[in-house]
Amino acid sequence: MKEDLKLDTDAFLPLRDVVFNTLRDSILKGELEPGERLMEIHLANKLGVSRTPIREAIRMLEQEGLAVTIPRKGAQVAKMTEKDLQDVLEIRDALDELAVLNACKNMTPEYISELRSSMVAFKNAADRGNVREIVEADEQFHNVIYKAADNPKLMVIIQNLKEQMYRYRYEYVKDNANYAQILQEHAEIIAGLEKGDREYVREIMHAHLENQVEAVRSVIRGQEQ
Amino acid sequence: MKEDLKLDTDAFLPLRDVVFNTLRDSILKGELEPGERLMEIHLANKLGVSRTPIREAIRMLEQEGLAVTIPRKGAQVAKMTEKDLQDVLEIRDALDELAVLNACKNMTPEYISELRSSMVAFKNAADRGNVREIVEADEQFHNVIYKAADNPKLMVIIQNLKEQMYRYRYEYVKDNANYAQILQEHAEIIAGLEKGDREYVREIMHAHLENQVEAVRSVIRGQEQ
DNA sequence: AAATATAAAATTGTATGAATCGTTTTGTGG
DNA sequence: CCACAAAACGATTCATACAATTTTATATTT
Repeated sequence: MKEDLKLDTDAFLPLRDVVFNTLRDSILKGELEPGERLMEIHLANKLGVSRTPIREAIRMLEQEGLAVTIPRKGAQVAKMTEKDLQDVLEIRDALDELAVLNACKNMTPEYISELRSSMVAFKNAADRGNVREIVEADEQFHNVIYKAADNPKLMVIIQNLKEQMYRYRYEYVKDNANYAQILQEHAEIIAGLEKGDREYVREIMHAHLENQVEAVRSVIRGQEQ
Repeated sequence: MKEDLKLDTDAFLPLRDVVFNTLRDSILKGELEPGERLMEIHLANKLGVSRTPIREAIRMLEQEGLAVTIPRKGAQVAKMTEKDLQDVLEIRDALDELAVLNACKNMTPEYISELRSSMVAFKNAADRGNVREIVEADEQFHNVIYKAADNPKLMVIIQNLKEQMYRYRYEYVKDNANYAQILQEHAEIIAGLEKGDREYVREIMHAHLENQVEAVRSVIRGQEQ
């Protein structure tokens, strides 16, 4: 553990949720590295709480796939092999297809304008080279589609899958993202949604994800032990 | 809570896992009904353990979508609306398509023979009218496909989705399942997998699920509040 | 020197106590 | 009889104490 963790005490939530969010963010940002042990007393001291909310947060992380616990040995941040990542991406591909097809059915002018403004935000962030903003704008774009798909459970699952590859994705965007191409594909997706052309959006979405696959894969290949 | 819960004490696992399994089974069997409160002290007394493992099990159920907790009000068994069920089935459809397509790529004579023996088990159970065995044989058939798909994370997600509709599915099989048709479709899926005809298995699998959708939907429609 | 056995420390697992919050009930005033 | 406030209760939330187990370190033996 490199950085010292801190709690958002302002959040008016049960401590277990605050701890859960804190630990999850730390894992996603890479502050807690894959394989690193999650020791209860240690975390409890760091965060200034007792072991109880820590334990509950760990159970939640475990169920989210971000931590793995071996009985009587404790929890550690989940490691991902290249195969794991490939499996996750395969599922995301299938679910993003479902999402965009449903979004196609439910498309409205409001959603279209939301998508457009996400694209503008993306372009601005890309021009300024602000990685964090770029990632956020990309998230925002896809979240509009998920929202339009009108399937909350689907949203949750996709969100969870994204989490599992977030750390690698961040690295990928930082290093070698091709912003122009991403923008182009977003534009094509919007066009397809406007026309209601299901086959077209399906194909573009596949291609859009496929581009990420190879890049993300190269990142993880570097840090496999 | 109608029946009294009991623990499988023989399992050599942390109590939280034993409690988790026990509660999950009770929910899936319908012994714990949707909307029923999960009170810590109460469950702790019933199961003869302290509140700590109960709390951790509830956190796990929560993450699995089987329980919903409101801060400071406690947890209750998750209710499902018809829309929820439809959303789940939609996702399952997409993921079962992915699974069967992958299975198609990885098909071996061993898998084929496993599928065939699952079919035999199904037929025997159907002839005897044993609902529990029928459900198990059907599970087994599909599990072979998931195994052949060679994507553990996909398996976990599908398993979780199945859990969320298990109670309704059980009712459906008990009441008005068309065993002959299910068998027919299983046979067609096997044939398609043998030939490696991706388009064919994809369509059959969709139809296979679609048949369940309407039936399960009619079940839930009855018990919506 | 290597391996095994034993003891000590560290960590997880479980139980219980204390505090907090929400709800319901009870009591008082209008 | 109704409205409203206060107190009592119930349950969750969090902290702490104890037990069990694993790991680590040390010492002894081969």
